[in-house]
Amino acid sequence: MIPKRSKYAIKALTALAKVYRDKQHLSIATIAEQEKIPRKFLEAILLQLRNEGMVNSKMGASGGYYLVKHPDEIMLSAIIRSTGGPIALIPCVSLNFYEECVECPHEELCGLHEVMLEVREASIHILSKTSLADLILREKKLFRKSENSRK
Amino acid sequence: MIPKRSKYAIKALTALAKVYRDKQHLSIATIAEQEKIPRKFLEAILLQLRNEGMVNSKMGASGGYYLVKHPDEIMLSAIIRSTGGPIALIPCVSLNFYEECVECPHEELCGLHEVMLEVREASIHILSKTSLADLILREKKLFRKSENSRK
DNA sequence: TAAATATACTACTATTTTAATAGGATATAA
DNA sequence: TTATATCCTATTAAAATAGTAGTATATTTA
Repeated sequence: MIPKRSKYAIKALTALAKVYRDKQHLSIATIAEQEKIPRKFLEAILLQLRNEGMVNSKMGASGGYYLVKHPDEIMLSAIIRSTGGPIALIPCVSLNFYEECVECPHEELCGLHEVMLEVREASIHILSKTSLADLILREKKLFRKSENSRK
Repeated sequence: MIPKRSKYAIKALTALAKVYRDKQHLSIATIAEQEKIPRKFLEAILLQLRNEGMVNSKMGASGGYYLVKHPDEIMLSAIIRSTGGPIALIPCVSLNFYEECVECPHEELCGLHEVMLEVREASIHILSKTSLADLILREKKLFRKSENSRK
């Protein structure tokens, strides 16, 4: 599983993506309330994302956070990675949290290693082709679908 | 990530699968040494797998553990699940560790939920078609491949 | 039948990670 | 100058994970 901070980050950035076209920014408090994320925790998460250049901020009254890149260019895989979420199921096939297996003499001969690599590739394939913009689009489609089925 | 106990379980069961055709059993000590798993920890893991009916054991001198089913029928997904490893990346799309999102009013309208479902399906697809027998076969192939490339 | 060898079982501890909070410093707008 | 935000460091709380200890029980074998 990925940590909550990764999920919170995705939710918060999606909120920012929704106001991107209007060049608007949102305050931590606003996002926290909207997305039901603990305020102080969100603060720490956004601060980190800012230090990594994924968002920018404006201090002072009527300040807030805004996306640096277009929602089309921000991929889920990137968000998960920069908030410390491992995508792989075991450390020896993780790109960002790689750790050698103590027990494997040669990991290139390990069958489990090979299978877990395939799993990682399949996951990353989906997560790195899905952007914040895609997420918003999906939500619109899901909403329309539920509207239709209520008729 | 899945816990170490899941990985240890896969390694241990693979060791048992390798002697399955000879109807042999292996002692905890033997497996622990072979696979470099802490002895007492492995004991706890195998005991749990036994209580879930995945393996059986024989007490006393020259006792040990053995597989109940054919290595062809034991899938990685089943091992991971019965040792407490979540395959999904977030709780709201997990089959065995499901938890409702506090922040989502309607999870069927959540774009992230939908994407994470796809990731889970892709992972489970691979893990539930791969058996212990497949793992052993893969290892043989990897070994032959490395032999050839050394020529 | 005694010694050796294994599993069965319960309880405990230590470590690490994650989630979340506290509180003051700094910047900006109205 | 007051109100509103972000910035930043430090700390705490809770939970999960990994691993250990020790004793009871069963079975083989000499």
